[in-house]
Amino acid sequence: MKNTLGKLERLKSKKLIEKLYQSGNSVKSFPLRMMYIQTEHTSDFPAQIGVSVPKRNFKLAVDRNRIKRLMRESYRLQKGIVYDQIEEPYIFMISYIGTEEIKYEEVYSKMNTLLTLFIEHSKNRIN
RNA sequence: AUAGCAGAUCUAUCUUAUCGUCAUGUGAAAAUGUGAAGGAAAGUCCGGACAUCAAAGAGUAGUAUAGCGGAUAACGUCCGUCCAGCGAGAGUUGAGGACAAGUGCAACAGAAAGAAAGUACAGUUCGGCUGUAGUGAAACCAGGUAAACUCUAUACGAUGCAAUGCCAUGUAAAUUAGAGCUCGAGAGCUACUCGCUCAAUUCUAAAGGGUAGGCAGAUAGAUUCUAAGAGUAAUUUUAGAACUAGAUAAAUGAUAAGAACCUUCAAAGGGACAGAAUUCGGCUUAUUGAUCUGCUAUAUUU
RNA sequence: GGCUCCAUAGUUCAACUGAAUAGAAUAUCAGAUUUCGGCUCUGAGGGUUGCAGGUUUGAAUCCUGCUGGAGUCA
Repeated sequence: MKNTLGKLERLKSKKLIEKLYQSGNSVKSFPLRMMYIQTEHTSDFPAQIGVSVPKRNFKLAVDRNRIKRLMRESYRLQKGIVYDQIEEPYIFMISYIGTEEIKYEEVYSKMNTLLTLFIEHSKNRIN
């Protein structure tokens, strides 16, 4: 499997995002929070993902872009954790709920625990 | 040497490797080549390009600007120059037209700041008539104030890429109340008036239902660089060369190694402000570390 | 991306289109009343009028530029 994260694999549809925020579930690994829902989407990938950083906590566009890039990068390298486990299509939205910028290594490890948590949650729900 | 003034330029990086992002070329595919943030991309404060509004109709209102001359697509920008303020000087700041068109305003003080009266002294044609003093930012009958209304001159049609054109998807040509059907409801171009045009399965309101996707606009342009000329300058003419992001829940990133720079004896640490959103010319604001050019004053030495 | 508006005591608002100590309510503090507290009464303090310039004799008010906040447009 290749560690790519192209245009089709990202969550872009406004309708899907609305649906996600209305009826999705969430897992947390501070400062990250992932909303998820099992649904059909617009591509053939196992999941589509979006990232968001609130303007409330980071006023400057430079900081927001930086954090989004870090989150995308760490997801890209670790998405295999999720893809090996799920069988039906999902959509994710990962938000940054902290108020201070953190380093790449921390984002990487937090993303790891977040994705592991998600796998546990989704298995419990099925069972 | 010290202190200072003015202006210009770069923008804290570079190399290699691995894994990626967006656009685009080649290819049947696998792959692979090329390009990828700023001086302010910011604030949205001015001015244009471009697009739409059935003729960009007329008038009024409104807004902006304000010595003089020039530059420019245009400007509230820039250049030159006069005047005024500040500075010892290099320089710097200035919404810098009109109060002899009209209206208004003027706290306190003062006799008096528009309709009323008069202090002291001097002069005197003996009339508050003339001047001076005193008060005040401003005064013996006029003056001050227009970043007060206003007048003069000049400019401005309105709305903005969420403009606009096309394609696709979906529901309800349903319900209730009211108005109207050429003697016209309403709509279109706007703040107002007039004029003009369209207009009936129509218009307004209530509650309710649906869509919220794609393509074009959209990146080659008042473009950039170099040379030679015109001009005090802003700027401009000619010739040659170059192609330089185009995303849309929104690309330009992560890791590792090395080099240079700054602080420090060393270890170690550090690199500002900040992220394109149709686009261009300005202004304003934020900001690191430098480099260069011209000039002024003072002191000393030759 | 475009457009519009707001900012005055700790809080909520005044101050007419410029005139001098920027007011009121509430909150705070002190005193009176009460056995004590509350209510009530009396008094006091609290403001660089968001920031920086300009016009003016004089600015919360007029003008310009910033800062922060709010609203609106397919």
